[in-house]
Amino acid sequence: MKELPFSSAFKSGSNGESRHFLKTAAGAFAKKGYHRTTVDEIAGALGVAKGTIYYHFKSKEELYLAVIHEGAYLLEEQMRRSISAAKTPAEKIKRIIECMLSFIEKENDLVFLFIKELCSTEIQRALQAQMLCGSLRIISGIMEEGLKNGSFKKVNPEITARSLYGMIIISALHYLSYAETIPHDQVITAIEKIFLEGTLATDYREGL
Amino acid sequence: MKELPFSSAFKSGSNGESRHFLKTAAGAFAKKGYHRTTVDEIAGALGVAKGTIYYHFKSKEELYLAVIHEGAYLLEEQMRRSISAAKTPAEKIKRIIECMLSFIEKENDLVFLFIKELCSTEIQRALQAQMLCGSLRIISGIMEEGLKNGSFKKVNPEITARSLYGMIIISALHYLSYAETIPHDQVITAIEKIFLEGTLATDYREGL
Amino acid sequence: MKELPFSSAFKSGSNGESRHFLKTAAGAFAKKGYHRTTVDEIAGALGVAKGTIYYHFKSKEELYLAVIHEGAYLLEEQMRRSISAAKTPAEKIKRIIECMLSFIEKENDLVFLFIKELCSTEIQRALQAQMLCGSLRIISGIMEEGLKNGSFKKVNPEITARSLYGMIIISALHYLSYAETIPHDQVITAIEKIFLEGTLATDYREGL
Amino acid sequence: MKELPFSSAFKSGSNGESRHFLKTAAGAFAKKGYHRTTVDEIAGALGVAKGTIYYHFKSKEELYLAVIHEGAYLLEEQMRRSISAAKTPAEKIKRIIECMLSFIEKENDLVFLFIKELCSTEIQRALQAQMLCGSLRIISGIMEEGLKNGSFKKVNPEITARSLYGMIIISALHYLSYAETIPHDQVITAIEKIFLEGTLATDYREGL
DNA sequence: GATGAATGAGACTTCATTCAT
DNA sequence: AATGAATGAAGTCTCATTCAT
Repeated sequence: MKELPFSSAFKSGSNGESRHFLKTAAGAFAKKGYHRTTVDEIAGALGVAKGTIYYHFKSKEELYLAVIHEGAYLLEEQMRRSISAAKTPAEKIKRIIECMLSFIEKENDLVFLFIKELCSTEIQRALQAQMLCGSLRIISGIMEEGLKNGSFKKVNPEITARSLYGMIIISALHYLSYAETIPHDQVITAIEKIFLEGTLATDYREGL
Repeated sequence: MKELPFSSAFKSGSNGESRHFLKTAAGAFAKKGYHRTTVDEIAGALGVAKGTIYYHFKSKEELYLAVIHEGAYLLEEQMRRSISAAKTPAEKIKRIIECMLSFIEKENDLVFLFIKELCSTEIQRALQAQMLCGSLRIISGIMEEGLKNGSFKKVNPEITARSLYGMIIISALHYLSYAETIPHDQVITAIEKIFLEGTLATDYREGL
Repeated sequence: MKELPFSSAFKSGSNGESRHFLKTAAGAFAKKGYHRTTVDEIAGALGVAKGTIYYHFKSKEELYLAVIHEGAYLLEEQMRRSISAAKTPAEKIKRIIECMLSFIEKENDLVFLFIKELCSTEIQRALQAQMLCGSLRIISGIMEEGLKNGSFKKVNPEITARSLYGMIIISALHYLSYAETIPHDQVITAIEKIFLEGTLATDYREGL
Repeated sequence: MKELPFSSAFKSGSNGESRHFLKTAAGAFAKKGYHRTTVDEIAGALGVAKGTIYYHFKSKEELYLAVIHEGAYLLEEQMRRSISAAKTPAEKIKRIIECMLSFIEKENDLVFLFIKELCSTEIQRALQAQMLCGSLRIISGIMEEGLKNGSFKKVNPEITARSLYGMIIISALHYLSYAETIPHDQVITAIEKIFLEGTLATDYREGL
């Protein structure tokens, strides 16, 4: 579980191959949910025999977990990249919002799976929570940074990180439930405004 | 549990009885998710025979929908009651936050089901979204009220409502995933601060 | 497990019905062995749907055990009946030999199953051993009776009982492996001669 | 285990090596029975890859048969050696009893497999019966020898041989089912007494 | 000679649903 | 109105066997 899943079996040399397979599996799962998705269907989508799945994963659940894992890793990676060029914490928050919205739109399959897992009692919740930790920690890291340099007012970084996460995800999902697309600009503007005005110290609020 | 005929409990005016049954069913569903919960188990929890379920509901799905419906109605009802005494929109928002946290803590079974449904593609999403509409509309109603009387700055009421919803739910769920309880005061304080400072017009911010 | 299996479900009032079902199942199992016999086949032989099997038995193994159980009970019952009219221990032994040969010939399906189980490590051996205990105890009881009244010479009743059991079963099975029938008279004569001459006290040997 | 190529170990003249492999395979089969033992497990126990098994044996069944064969040969060999020094038929019978008990205790894996096969309808019974023939023929040979020289009374040598076989095997197996060891002396004494007194001509009985 | 990834037929088991009582 | 025995479609998983390397 430490190395990337599919590694030994499915990645044909490059990592891109492995990713391709996991995304395909994610798409299959997301289309109909964990239970309604049969292993046959996944095998079909992957273009391999059913037995091959079981040669590489102990069970349907293990494959599922690998998919979720890969998704969490993907989001985290993109978040990290998106904030790399940003200077101030506020700037980073803006980038995070944009990044998450893009990710949710592009990989909505995966995101739906995340959330579903977050609420699932079937597979160990602790494990799933841990999965989101990576991206949550990036956000709370930014909050702490802002607290230190005085750009954020005194707030609990944990709760704040989750709040931002929630704002973005629930807003985005609602759009995806109704329509197919997210009105990026509107959502970004609204969330930025609320979140930054709600968290930035008075002196730092001007540019908003 | 056996004194009342099942039918009257579900359908008759005696609403308390009906609520009891639906909550029991909700608990059964929430424990293991829709698919892993068997009709046998629900019947067992309800103290009736399996056939009886099918006498009153066309299918497992119909029962499930009834449960979700009941939950949505319950939340809506409590939200309405909680804001009835509040005067200002800001006051109402505070009450909403408290109310939702309490509800999530007390009825976390139901809430988990909500969210799962929100991400489900299995049952018609439109229908589910509609279920949450009730409570979302209450929030967006408050936002509109605040916009009109000038206490809120210009924000998209829809997105804002969803954002608040997301802040609360994701924060709360995270606590329920890790621990058993939610640190109410902390969460309320944090969310109030962020959300209200982020949305209230400058003139209205003082008391925070 | 105390009441006779199939009882609640399959016996339609009389015990004969239950027995009929278990014998049918035994026949199915015996034809191809436990593993090669599919639950589908058993259901087919029984004239019920596959699900019905699983409504009454937790698993294929549980059904199998019930069959073995029934067989052990059947043999024990017939042994008891066969010796009821016999006066002397020697007479009883003769009856037992006849009874077992008849049983093996008539219910060779069941007997093959017994032996297979006796050597199986898959299902708990202790349990199976216990199954044979009933009939073994009848034999060792006769031995003890003969020891007390002096008609048998001093032998270990346990080992002696098992020896007789082994003589009969292995002899019979060998015939069933080669041919379809057992030459009753020959086998009875031979075993009686060896066993009784080998165990009877000198004074009691004449009539042989 | 890796020093020698597999092939030479199985097929070459170096018989000791071949014996080692077949015993290992026998142990694997005996632990869980033919069906529950996977080719993977056997390969693992043998320290070779699964494909290697199929390079040397056409199928799982062929390997199994080879194992059974080897076991039958082993017993026969030991029986022959054990009676080589004995003078009288009665003496030989005593040696046979001792030899079989030792073999059963030492190679109980193999013996369990024998018996299972004896009752199996899955693989051709005739073939299996034939396998046991070797050791049975040794016993019936002794009986015939004793008949000729008058030391045994008139009995059917076939049935008698099988009876002895059954006495020993069932007695021994019962001990192995309950405990781990066989009380050699007791079992030998008891079976010797019964069998020889039951079969020896009157004049030859004294020494018992 | 040896390997082990890939296969796919087939097994056991579950469970929503029906219906005679 | 309520029951629960019976059903059978469908799903997960196993494993003997193959074959390219």
